[in-house]
Amino acid sequence: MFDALHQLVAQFVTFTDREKAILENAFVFKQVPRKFSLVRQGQVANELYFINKGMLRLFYENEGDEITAFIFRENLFASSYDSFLRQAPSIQSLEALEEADLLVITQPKMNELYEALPKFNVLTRKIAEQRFINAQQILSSFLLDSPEERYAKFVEQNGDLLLRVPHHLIASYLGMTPVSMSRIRNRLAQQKR
Amino acid sequence: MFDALHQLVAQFVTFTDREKAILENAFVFKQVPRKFSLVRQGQVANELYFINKGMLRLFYENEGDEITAFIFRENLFASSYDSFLRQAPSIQSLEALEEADLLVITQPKMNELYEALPKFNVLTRKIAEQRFINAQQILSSFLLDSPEERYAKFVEQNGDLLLRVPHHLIASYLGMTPVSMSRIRNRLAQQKR
DNA sequence: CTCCTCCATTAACAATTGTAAAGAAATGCG
DNA sequence: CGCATTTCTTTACAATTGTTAATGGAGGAG
Repeated sequence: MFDALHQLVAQFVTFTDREKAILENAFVFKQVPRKFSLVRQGQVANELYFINKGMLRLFYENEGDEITAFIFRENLFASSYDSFLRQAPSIQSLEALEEADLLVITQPKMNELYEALPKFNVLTRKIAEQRFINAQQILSSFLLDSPEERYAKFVEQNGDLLLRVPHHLIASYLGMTPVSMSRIRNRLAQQKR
Repeated sequence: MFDALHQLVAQFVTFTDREKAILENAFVFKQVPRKFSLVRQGQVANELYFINKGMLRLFYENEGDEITAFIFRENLFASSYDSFLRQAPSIQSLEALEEADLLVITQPKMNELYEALPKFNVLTRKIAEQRFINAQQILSSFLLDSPEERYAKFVEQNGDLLLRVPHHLIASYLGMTPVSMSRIRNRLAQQKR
């Protein structure tokens, strides 16, 4: 149950067996069904999730329609991260795209870990840095690439999601409408012929 | 010379006078003229800068033209952050927009600080988290706002930059051409009348 | 102070995207 | 299993943006 978590952690810090046990004890297992809401816009996120199975979708609710901020897959930490970090009301919602197996840790438990395991600071720093690098890569794609290039890159890196996730969720993630994305798909398919 | 730095640091961690001295010793003062290049695309960034005076511009070089990634102002840590973190060749360049007074710290000195001051991990974690929150706010503006709204928000938050920085640098930062930004400015000015 | 480069705006046209609507296909749920 | 909802594509039109080019003005270098 904790294998994937330990594997991810090991990329950044080395824990002894006793430290690993402390880490495991801070988490609670939780299985949630499709469409289950983990964080609602306006609430403060006080849980962080490690995804063992399934996918979560982070999204903005804007005048009735929903705009995807990020899609979290297996072996990632997910949350409305800025709300969790600042303990301020979330501007995003978090929901299960599929039935998901999660390891849940609360904010108080995190603070206990900072006390018990000094190295935990290093771990969360590395995770924050990775999230930053990731956010910046997406941002650079908005500055440097055309919508067509942005879609093409997405397919390269996350092509499998096209089969697992409704297209209009991906379209809003790429900053375009489903109609426009469909046109782009059409254009690219014709180029291949 | 270190007042502003200590003030920023104090927001996140409390250092004793001796710890402050260790921190100060890790930095070197450097004054650079306008247009001075601190990091060039392709190089590995091994310095981090705290800006005492002046402004720095982080930008992509894309097929001849330059696209602004960020504009750093006084009292901020600046760098090609992802290159500095990963110690990989930078995909961005960093340059002085105005004559600037900088406090410079190198990657090796940072590692010394991690050893000498355990709390330094907390500090850099907080900084990484802030940068992430910041990057995400900008990203959300690309997903949620029209170019016009994005410009309006920029004026609200950084209006003074319109007087200090050439407009075409701001336009590329907002993901539009100078021509389009000029049209938006025209439209908004007429609405006010 | 003067020259020259850089900069902001405007205009006209092409290309792309958004919007609204409709139909076909696929999927979820009782 | 079958109905209802969701999803994807296509079409036509309006709106916005990008591109190219020209103008007038501002600001820096010598």
